[in-house]
Amino acid sequence: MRLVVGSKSLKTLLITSKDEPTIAKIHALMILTGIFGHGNSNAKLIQSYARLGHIESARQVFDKSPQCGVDAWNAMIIAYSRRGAMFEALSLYHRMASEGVRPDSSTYTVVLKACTRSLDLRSGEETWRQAVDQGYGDDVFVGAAVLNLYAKCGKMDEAMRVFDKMGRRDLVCWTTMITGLAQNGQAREAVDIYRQMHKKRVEGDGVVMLGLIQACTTLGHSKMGLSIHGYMIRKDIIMDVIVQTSLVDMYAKNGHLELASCVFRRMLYKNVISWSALISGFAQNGFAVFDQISFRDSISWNAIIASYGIHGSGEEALSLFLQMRETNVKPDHATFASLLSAFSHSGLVEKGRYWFSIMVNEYKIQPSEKHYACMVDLLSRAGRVEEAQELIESMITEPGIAIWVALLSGCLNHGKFLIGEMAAKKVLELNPDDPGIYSLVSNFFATARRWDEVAEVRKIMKKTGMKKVPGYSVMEVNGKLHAFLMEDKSHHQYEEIMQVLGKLDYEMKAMGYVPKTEFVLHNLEEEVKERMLCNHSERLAIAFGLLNTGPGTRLLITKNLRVCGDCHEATKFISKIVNREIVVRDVKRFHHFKDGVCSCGDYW
DNA sequence: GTAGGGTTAG
Repeated sequence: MRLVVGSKSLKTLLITSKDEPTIAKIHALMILTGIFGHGNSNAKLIQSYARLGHIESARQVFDKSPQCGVDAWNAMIIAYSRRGAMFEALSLYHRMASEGVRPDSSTYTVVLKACTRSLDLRSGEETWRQAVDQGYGDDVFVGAAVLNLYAKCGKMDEAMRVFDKMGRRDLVCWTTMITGLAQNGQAREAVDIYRQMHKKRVEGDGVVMLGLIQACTTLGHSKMGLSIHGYMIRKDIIMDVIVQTSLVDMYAKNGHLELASCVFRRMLYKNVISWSALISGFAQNGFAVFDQISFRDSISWNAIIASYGIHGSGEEALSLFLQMRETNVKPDHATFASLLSAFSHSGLVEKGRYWFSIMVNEYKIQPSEKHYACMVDLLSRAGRVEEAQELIESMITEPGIAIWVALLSGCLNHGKFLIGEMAAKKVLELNPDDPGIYSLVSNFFATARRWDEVAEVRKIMKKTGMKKVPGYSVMEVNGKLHAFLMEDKSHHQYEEIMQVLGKLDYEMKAMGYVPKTEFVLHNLEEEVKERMLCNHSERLAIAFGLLNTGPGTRLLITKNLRVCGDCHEATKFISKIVNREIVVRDVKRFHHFKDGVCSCGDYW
């Protein structure tokens, strides 16, 4: 029997083959028929093996090929890069030059991507220079890859420099910039870039919207969030699981828990991998993809559980968790992190302990640093710092800074100075790079009236050049954001705001409010301390909100730090005096003040 | 026909 087989038919077979034995047979056929080694047949083989994760077989093909074209090199580099084997990927790239193979646009793109994954800025920049030398400086793929390299390494200035000089930009380039800015704390700039993109009539898709949604989430700009959602519906932009999850997150963090829940309930595939993954899965594997998607993704559930958690609804979070189990979605480590933190924000200590043990014993999930931090937070927030300390001692791994910080803040709130001092020392030993943490340590020592230590902490901060992050609050009125700094006199309504605050202060004191001045610098006059507290940014924002919204309107304030103990107390009084619901989103959670009480039940 | 942009928790 004569075997008639062409290289084209074999390659087609390769693309559709779904298992290793089939590929191996085609591989053998290629050798027998002499096709192997011609054209890019070896590249196709490498891709096929790599697609199924048989990277060693792929490498064998690569090594045994008489000669490799640039496609084969690229395929091999991609294979390593996807596997996370950055060293191999890079060393292959370096070998290309010595073997006389000229990298093409895909090579640079892929190598840049590998550098991005390993956050290897130096190799990335070197690769970018070489790409420019070889005339690929204007290639949009290479360009997008280098933008992302800078973005992921937190170098948005550099990214912007490259972006500004780009001759041609496609949607991915714009998206990379927008997402990069949004994730590097430059949400306003992200929105600006999007506006430019919109002006140039570049049509957006779900991924760019996701970046924008994240920007709205950090800005606390709920009106813009709503309009983006509306825009996506009008433009019929596909909202996959990832985008919908970010909407859930955005609505919850912008104070619209009902809308978050609404988006969540309407999600078609809460528990299925994203549409794009699904579609590319179909393209590669046909219907076999259905075997792989069986209820393995839980991000949207995690997001909604976390949403109820930050709003202090621990019971609802638990009931969602139970629904999630009924739906056969497997909870993962993030699910439990959300659940435990929900318990922590609601003061549900026993439930926290119970589900922590279920997580370990039933679900066999090794508690991570984060889980321990949640538990320590839960216990010490409730004043049970001794139990928290016991839990820390039971850890196999060395407790990290988050855990000591949680313990310390519990000690601060409950006046447990002995354990607190130990925690504070541990925190300082670990050299935190977050000025907020130094403020916490300093506050702790100030409350314990240990002024020498307070001075010591200040000295460390000064030495490391760390500055206290100034607190600010943002309030949205008529779709516009208004930001207030502490003692902010720049606002055009400053005088009126101070009048409102003065009046409130008088009424509050008549109702029994006593300012908690102990956190403020100790060497100041009592009266000065009081005034400083009264000028905290959240108070200015509240007064501004009262001045500019109709009676009974809910006020929503976003703060960049934790609410201070005194403002928390004061806001309770204010909510009663003015008969308004005041919602404060701080860096960790939400506080709903109404009728003189806070939804957090003072577990904050 | 190949490469570049995305996910919740803390």
